[in-house]
Amino acid sequence: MAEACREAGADLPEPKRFEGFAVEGHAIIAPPNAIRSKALRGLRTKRTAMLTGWAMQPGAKYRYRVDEVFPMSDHADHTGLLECLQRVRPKHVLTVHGYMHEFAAELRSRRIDAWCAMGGDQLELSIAGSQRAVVSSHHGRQIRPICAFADFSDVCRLVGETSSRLAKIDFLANYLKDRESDNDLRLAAGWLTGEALPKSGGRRSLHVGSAALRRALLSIPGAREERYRELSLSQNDSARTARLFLQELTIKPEPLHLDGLARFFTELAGSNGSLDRIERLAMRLKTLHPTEAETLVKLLTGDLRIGLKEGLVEDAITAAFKADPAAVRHAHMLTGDIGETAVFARYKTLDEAELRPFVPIKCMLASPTAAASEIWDWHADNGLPLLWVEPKYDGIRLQLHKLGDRVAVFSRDLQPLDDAFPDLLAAAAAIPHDCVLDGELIAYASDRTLGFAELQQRLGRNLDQSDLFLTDSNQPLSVPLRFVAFDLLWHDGQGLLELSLEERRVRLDALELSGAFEAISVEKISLPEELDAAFKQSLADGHEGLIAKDAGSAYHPGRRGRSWLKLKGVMPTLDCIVVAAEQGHGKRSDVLSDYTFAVRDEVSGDLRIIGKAYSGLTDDEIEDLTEHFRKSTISKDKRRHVVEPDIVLEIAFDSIRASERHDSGLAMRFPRIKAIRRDKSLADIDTLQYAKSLVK
DNA sequence: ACTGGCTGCCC
DNA sequence: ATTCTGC
DNA sequence: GCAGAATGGGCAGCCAGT
Repeated sequence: MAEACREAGADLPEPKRFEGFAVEGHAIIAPPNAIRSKALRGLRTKRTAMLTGWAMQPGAKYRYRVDEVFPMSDHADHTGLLECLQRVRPKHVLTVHGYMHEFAAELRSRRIDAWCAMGGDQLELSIAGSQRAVVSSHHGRQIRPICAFADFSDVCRLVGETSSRLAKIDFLANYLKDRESDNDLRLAAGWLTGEALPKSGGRRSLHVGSAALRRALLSIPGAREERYRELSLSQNDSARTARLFLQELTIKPEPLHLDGLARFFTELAGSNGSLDRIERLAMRLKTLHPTEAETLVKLLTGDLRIGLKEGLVEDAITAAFKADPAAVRHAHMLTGDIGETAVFARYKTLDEAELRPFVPIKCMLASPTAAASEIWDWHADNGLPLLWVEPKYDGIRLQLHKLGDRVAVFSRDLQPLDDAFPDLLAAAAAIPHDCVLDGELIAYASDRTLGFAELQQRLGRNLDQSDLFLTDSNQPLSVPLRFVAFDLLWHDGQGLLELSLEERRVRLDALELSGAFEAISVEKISLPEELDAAFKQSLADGHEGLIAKDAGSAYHPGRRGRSWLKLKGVMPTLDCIVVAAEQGHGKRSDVLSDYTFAVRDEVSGDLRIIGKAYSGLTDDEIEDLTEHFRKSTISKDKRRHVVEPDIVLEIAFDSIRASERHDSGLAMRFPRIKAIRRDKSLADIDTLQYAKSLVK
């Protein structure tokens, strides 16, 4: 760039390459993402500046976290764009940002084949008599058909390429606003949240994972397994792998519209057997342009991974139809369906969304805290007078809906769990009021609480349950389950979300739950000592810890706010040695981000694997370790590098138990990396015997 | 009839 | 579940 | 403060392959 400036006549000194050390009086020019690179982070004394068109906006230097910003744009202005087009004379132009439709229309009036990349101007096709039938792909081997799914795919790409939430919302709002039919709007909005099937549609999953995808791709004529392995290994991302793999095959992409894709998903969900699914998948993949195939695979695996989830889609709907953000959130909460919400917003009928029986609402979640003092300080600092404390059970979060003699239960992620707990449903029919309860389901026998493991055996069960827990078939619920309600969200026709917890609790108590149902015990705290004591007592009672709630707060569905705080008991940490490292997935596919670690068996002297973890390290630390492990790799098998045992990690976990998973015979619950212990070596790690002593 | 890989979903 | 990251 | 991405252990069900 410096050379270009000098050629253009700017009086710049001779540039030198940056060799990793700074010379006083010099400026280092680097791309924006280099500012956090190891080389630049290492410079002790420096001032940083950002050159960007966004510098015109107030607050830009805080946004970029630099000492100063200077406005300098690499975008051309209107005249510059026209001049560029005159010189390049492109066959086709796609506009992607700013006044996309207007500029494209202006270009068409100048006889240039220009269209907004996000669609929305197809209406003019006949008017302009355009030849926008085809646009060639980068590789030229496949022709990319223009179709509604290609438009969708392009929006996903644009959204994925920016990390700016506002830009994402802008792209999405433009796209959603221009969907012509309500059905397309409904489908597109739903898929943007990463769900292939609509939430309200009953069947929720497609049973397609990496294996089914691999087999589908390999069944396409011309597919070479060796090439697939290569790509899969280097990408470690099934969607990218699919795109790159298909790019090299001779396939004939056909246009696909949104309803066609919806039909495909429905058929896939209804297919029987994995072979059938693989065949249907292969049929679809070989009639898609690789770009669209990548998007399809992302949808199939249930995650677009473009920095977009329900929250942002709500914001985009708000922007697209100039709606009230709170109204959109509220309607979405009640319908449980983002597509329906979008259609409501388009017709300005958001207020028509009603609380429907047996439509679950998202759970309110608690934020983690590190110590009782953090909870106390938060409440004191915010002047919150009512601190309530409840035990934190190790069970399954359950939302129970009862209306007349019909009962349904939903999991934390709103999955219907009726089939797993028929005895609970039967017993709930006797609750004398219509209600929606939020609570925890625990396994309970002879006055002692069983562990989560026992409870989990009933999850996913859909057949005979008689072998489980049921000791007396005449009274099926006499022993096994207990539902501990901690909130009442709806009562005899009235929604209670906006009431304070204190008011909701009064009504919960008025239900007078009995039998297998009980209201959770609450302790009202007014001194820090009481909080400490409650925490100790909760652990002594065998619970996970406690939940502290602001009794004045409303129920905020789906939010992990600070109205509810959780505090869990801590286990001692284990110092473990890393014996293997693996490539990550998605945006971590070029680093070794996943570590297998071991402890020492005192008896044999061998290292025994006890777990794996990634969570807990910063990106910078992962980068440093990646560098280290690439050098210390002893052998490599697929994604797994066996490495020299020379990095000690301090591992935290919630509990430890016997397991067949690793050769130590132990496994951890929620393992995470507390610290890299550079001060320790192989000789200092903890022993298998010590780890066993922590099993409870 | 059994097994192991795969998938989804609890924590 | 957990943790870190960018807005 | 929030939403998003990427990650762990463990269970049941399903089904293709043996």
